[in-house]
Amino acid sequence: MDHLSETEQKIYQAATRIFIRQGRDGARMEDIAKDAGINKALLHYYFRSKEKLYATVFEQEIRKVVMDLFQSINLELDIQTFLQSFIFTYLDRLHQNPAVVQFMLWELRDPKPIIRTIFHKIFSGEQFSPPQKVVQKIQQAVKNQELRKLDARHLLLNIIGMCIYTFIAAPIIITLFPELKMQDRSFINQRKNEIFNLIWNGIKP
Amino acid sequence: MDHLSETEQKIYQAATRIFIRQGRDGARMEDIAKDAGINKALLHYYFRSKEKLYATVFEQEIRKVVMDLFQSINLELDIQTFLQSFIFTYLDRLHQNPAVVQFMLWELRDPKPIIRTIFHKIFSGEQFSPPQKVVQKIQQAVKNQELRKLDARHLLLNIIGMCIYTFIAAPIIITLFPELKMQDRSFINQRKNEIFNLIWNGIKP
DNA sequence: GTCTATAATAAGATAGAC
DNA sequence: GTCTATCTTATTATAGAC
Repeated sequence: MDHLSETEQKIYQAATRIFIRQGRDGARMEDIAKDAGINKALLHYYFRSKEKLYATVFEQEIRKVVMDLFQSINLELDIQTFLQSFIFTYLDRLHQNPAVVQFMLWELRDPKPIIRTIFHKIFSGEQFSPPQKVVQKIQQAVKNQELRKLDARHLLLNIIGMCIYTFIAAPIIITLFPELKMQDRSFINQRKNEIFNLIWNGIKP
Repeated sequence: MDHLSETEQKIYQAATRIFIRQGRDGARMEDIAKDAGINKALLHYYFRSKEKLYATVFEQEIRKVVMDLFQSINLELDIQTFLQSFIFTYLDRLHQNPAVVQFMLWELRDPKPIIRTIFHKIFSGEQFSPPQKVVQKIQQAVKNQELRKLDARHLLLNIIGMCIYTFIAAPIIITLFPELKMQDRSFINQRKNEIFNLIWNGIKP
């Protein structure tokens, strides 16, 4: 988004904050304008309508999360180190911006699968998408008998599930186990180790 | 909700459907009325305001999901059978109504932690809540050396995370792995086995 | 480009007849 | 209890001055 003017950027950033906090329907153009330090008229001047503004933000945020996550993986590592680093990186990234995840998952309900188009855009140009490469790497490790027999796709789902759930269920976790101090850095570190240990014990041959 | 009149029930059910599909802000009283086969005025006659209607639905749905899940667990089983049955039941329940989960998780963002009050209401009357009992059972199994050393609370989070993620990330899964036919009963069965195997291998001593 | 003022619409809520 | 018609308010969107 470097090609945008300063005002456009301010609007864009404000819109991102508000949409993520309030959701597509809960967000108000007024609030976005105020947050950006301008007025409603200017919003429409730059982004025609709420819908257009939303679409821009949505696509961009998904792109950021996905790129950010899958670009920081290193397929050259041995499988154990690879999985550990994948889990640790994932948790760190999510920890930096937990609200985005909830937002993304909620908006995924939309019957129109915009997400599919966006994913295609993001991953086009390469024969295999980053997630597919991860799956292939796991499959290879199974073939080499570095891991027990398992379905690599389900393993990937399981890992992502455990990492993401850490953040989306925060209010429940706090209620059920108040002694787990979620905002703490140490909670994330506990989580990293518990997840990795479970995974590794669960899949080593 | 048996004490409600027929019309109240129709309204309540319609509201549940619409709120779950559209979210708190996205839902329209008009739509709820139409879905219930009545008009807006009658909505307000029975439930004063949108906010009141929403609160009723929200509390009730959370209660249903939570009760339904934790009432079907049997703490007498040996730990392996117990965990298997917990995972299988959880996946089955979620499979029957995946939209509720997304709805619940999204609404949890709300800064006012209504959820805490509701959980307290649901679990009051017993010294330990069902989730706490599950944690205690796992801890006991660790003490008996039926399981390796681990943090029981994190294990519970991990299990729930893997189960729930199956449904909230459906659109992503479909996009990334179209060959996994999610609507299929067989996908759920695969998922049951992959999750249980991962867990059991990951925690046995 | 940016603002103020205002139009246009959409949505929640109520009055009053039946 | 239930409806139609209407009011009120909130929110998106635009016109027009600077």
